[in-house]
Amino acid sequence: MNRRPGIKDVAASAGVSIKTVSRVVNAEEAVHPETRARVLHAIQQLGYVPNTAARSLKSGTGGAIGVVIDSLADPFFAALVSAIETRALNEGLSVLVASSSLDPDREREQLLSLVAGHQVAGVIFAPVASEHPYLAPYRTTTPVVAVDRSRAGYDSVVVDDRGAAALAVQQLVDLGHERIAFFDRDERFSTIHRRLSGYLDVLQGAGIEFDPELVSSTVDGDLDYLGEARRLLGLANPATAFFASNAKAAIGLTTALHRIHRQDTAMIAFGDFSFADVLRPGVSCIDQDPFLIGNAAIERLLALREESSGEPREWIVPTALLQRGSGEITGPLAGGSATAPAPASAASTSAAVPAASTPAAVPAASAASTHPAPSARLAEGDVA
Amino acid sequence: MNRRPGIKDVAASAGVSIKTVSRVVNAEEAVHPETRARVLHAIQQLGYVPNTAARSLKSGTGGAIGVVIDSLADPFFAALVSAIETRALNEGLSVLVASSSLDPDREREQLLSLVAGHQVAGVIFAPVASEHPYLAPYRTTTPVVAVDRSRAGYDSVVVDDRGAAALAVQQLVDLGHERIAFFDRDERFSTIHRRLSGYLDVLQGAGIEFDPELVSSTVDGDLDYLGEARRLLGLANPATAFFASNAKAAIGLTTALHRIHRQDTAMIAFGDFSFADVLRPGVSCIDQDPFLIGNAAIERLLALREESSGEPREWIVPTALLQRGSGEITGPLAGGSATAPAPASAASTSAAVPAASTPAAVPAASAASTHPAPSARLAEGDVA
DNA sequence: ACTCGCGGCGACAACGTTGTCAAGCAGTCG
DNA sequence: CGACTGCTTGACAACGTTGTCGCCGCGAGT
Repeated sequence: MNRRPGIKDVAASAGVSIKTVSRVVNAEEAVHPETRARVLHAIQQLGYVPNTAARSLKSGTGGAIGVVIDSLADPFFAALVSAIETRALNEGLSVLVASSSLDPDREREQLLSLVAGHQVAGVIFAPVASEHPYLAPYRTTTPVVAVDRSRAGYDSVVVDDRGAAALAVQQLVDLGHERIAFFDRDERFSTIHRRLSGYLDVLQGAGIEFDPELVSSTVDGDLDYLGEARRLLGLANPATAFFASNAKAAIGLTTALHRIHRQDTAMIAFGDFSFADVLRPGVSCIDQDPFLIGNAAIERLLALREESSGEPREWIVPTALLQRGSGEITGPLAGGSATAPAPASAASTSAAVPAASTPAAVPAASAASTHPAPSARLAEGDVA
Repeated sequence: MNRRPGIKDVAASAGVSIKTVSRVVNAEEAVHPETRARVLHAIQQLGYVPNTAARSLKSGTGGAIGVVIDSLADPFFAALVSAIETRALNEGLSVLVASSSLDPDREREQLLSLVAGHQVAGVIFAPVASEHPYLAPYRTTTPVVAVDRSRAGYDSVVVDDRGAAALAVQQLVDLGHERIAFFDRDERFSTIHRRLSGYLDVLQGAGIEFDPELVSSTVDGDLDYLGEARRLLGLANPATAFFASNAKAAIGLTTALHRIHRQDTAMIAFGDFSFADVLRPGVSCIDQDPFLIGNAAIERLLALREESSGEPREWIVPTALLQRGSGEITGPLAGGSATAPAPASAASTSAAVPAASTPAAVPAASAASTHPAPSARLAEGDVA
C-alpha cells in the first residue's frame, strides 16, 4: 500500500545513515559487522531492492547490457541471446534485447536507444550497416562487441565462414562430386560471401571449373526453393550435390527435394538444424554453436569493461562438422565441439587467434552443460 | 570527447530553459512553434537522446517492459518475445528479457530485479511458482500479465489446452484408433495436465477405456524416448497412435520412431515444429502460434496500463490443427490460424472469451505478416 | 485606464542513489 | 599527556529529468 521502500526507509529502520546502507548494499569494506547485520536485517524485512534508475543516473552507466540482433524469431540468435543472458545474470546484469530486422535505420534507432537512452553497460550487436558513426561519441564509455558479422573497428566474434565452408565442400568433393550447387547466395550477408569464397577455394584446389549456373541467388528476400531445386537438377549437366549456405536455405531445399522425391542427392548445410539427423538421407551440417558464440561475445564484452584493450580484433569461434552420412546416423554432438574444433579451418582463412578462442571456449564449455546441446535445441522444454 | 549532451546543453544551444526543452521532447502543447523549431534543431545538431534513467527516476516507472520466460533457447518462447518486442517498439518501450529456467527462486530473483530494480512499466511472465506473493507490493503500479500458463489473480494469456488436445485426439479416434498413447506426461506443467484432461474427455466420449499403460511419464527431467517408444509398441495390446503432448516429446518420439523404423504409426503433436511436414509420414500438429500469444499478451499489458480493469481473467488464444495426413503433404499454413481457429475448442473447456480473443487477434494478425509464418519459424534469416 | 485571462516560458525542488569530504572515536606511540 | 593513526560513520552535493508554481506580456472586457 505504502510506496516502495527506499534506501531512506532502510536507514531509518536500521538506525543508520543512508550512506551506510549504500555501503552495505555495495559490499564495501568499511562497515562494522554488527552494523552490517542490522542493515541487512532491515533490508530483508522491508524487502528493499536498490533502484537501478537512480544508480545509473548517478554512475552514468546502468545495470543492463544491450543486445541488438536480426530477430529473436531466428533460433540461432535466440540461442545466442540466451547464452548472453545466462552469463550476464552471473554478473548481476540484465539484458535489453532489440531487433534490427536487418534494417539499418532501425538498427540505428535501437542502438542509440540502448547506448544513449538506457545507458547500457555494454552492447553486443549483429551489425547491419557497414558503418556506425553515431556510436562514436559513446565508445569511450560503452564497450561494443560485434557478433556473427565482423566490422572493422569493433571486437568481432565470428566463425570462420570461409574455412568451414571449404571443409564442407571438400567433403563433397572427396565423395566424388563435381557438380556441387551453391544454394542461396544472398549478397546482403558478408558471411555468405565468405562461404562462397570457401566454396570457390575448394573447387580451384580440386581443379573443378566453377559454373555460375550452379549458384542460386536470392535477389532481395525470397527465393523459390522448389523452382531453383528443379532448375539445378534439370541442367544439361545437373547438380549432384548441394552446399546449402545457411540454415534457411537448407530447410527450404530439403523440403523442396522431399517434395519432388529427389532424395538421391548429397547435401551439406552451413548451420545445424533440428531433424537434420532424422531426415533421409541425413544432412551433414556445419554447426556454428550459438552458445559458444554468445559466450565468447559476452566474455569479450566483460573483458572490455575491465580494460579497454588496444586494437579491436576478430575472435574466431570454432565450428564442428557434424557428419551424417548416407543412412548412418551419428550422435548429435559426436564428441562435441571440444573434440572437433575444426582444425582444418586453420588451413584456409585469415587470422587464427589462439589466445582468443581458447579463453573464450572455457566459460563457453561450462554454459553448454546448462543448455541443450546444439542439435537438441528445438527439443528443450517446449511444453508451452 | 566531451561528455554526452544533456538537456542543459540543448537548452543553452537553443537559448531557452531546460523546462522548455523537456516540453518539446515530451510533445507538450504549450510551446510556441518557432521555439519548438529552434529546440528541435538544437536536439538534432547535438544528437541529444533523453536519459531514460533520469526519466524513470523522476516518474517512478521506466521505459522498458520486463519479460520472464523459461528459456530463450526454446523457440516457442523466443518467438513469443519477438512478437512482444516488435509491438513494444511501437510504443517506444524496450524489452528486458530474463529467463527463469523453471526455477522458482530464479523466477523470484528475476521478477524482483525487473519490477523493483528496473522499475519496468509492466511485466509479462510465464509463471513457474504457483504463487508470487512478493509481487503484491508492486501490483498497484506495475501491470502484470501471465502467459502460456495461467495463474489466478493475473490476467493470463493461454491457449485452450484441453479443447485443442481433445480436438487432436478426436481426430485419431475418427481414424479408427483405439490404442492411443499419451506421450510424455510431465506433472510439472499444468498445461500438460490440461491436455491430458482433453485426452481423457475424448476417450470417455468414444467409449474407449483408459489404459494407464498407454501413458508415458517424465518423472523429473529426462525421458528415454527410444525406450518408451519400444515399450508402447511392445505392449500385449500395443499403441497404434500417439498423441505427443508437447513439441519436445514430439521431436523425441519422431526421432525414436525413425530410428526403429516404425513409421507405420499415427501421430499428432501439440505444438508445431519445423519439418513436421517433411517427415514421412507427416505429423499433424496443433499449432499454438507464439506470435499470436505474444501479441495478445502485450496488448493486454498495454490495456492494463490505461485502466487497470476489474477482475483479472483468462484470455484464450485460438489454436489451429494443421492436418498432415498420411503421405499427403499439406501446405504448412493451409489457410492459417485465421481460417481454422479451432471452433471445436469452445465445446470443451472453461470460459470462451469473445471480447478477448477478438481484439487480441487483430493486432496479432498484423504482426504475423511481418514475421515468418509459424511453420517457417526455423526458416527465417538463419544465415548467421 | 485597470483588470482579468491566458498562452508561453522559467526557476526550483524533487526523484533515489553514490562520491566527496570530514567528523567522531578509540587505540598507539613518542 | 598530547598528537597521530586507522577505522567507522554521516552530511551534503550531484546525476538529468519532470512537476509545481509563478512570472511575464498581450489582448479583451469593463
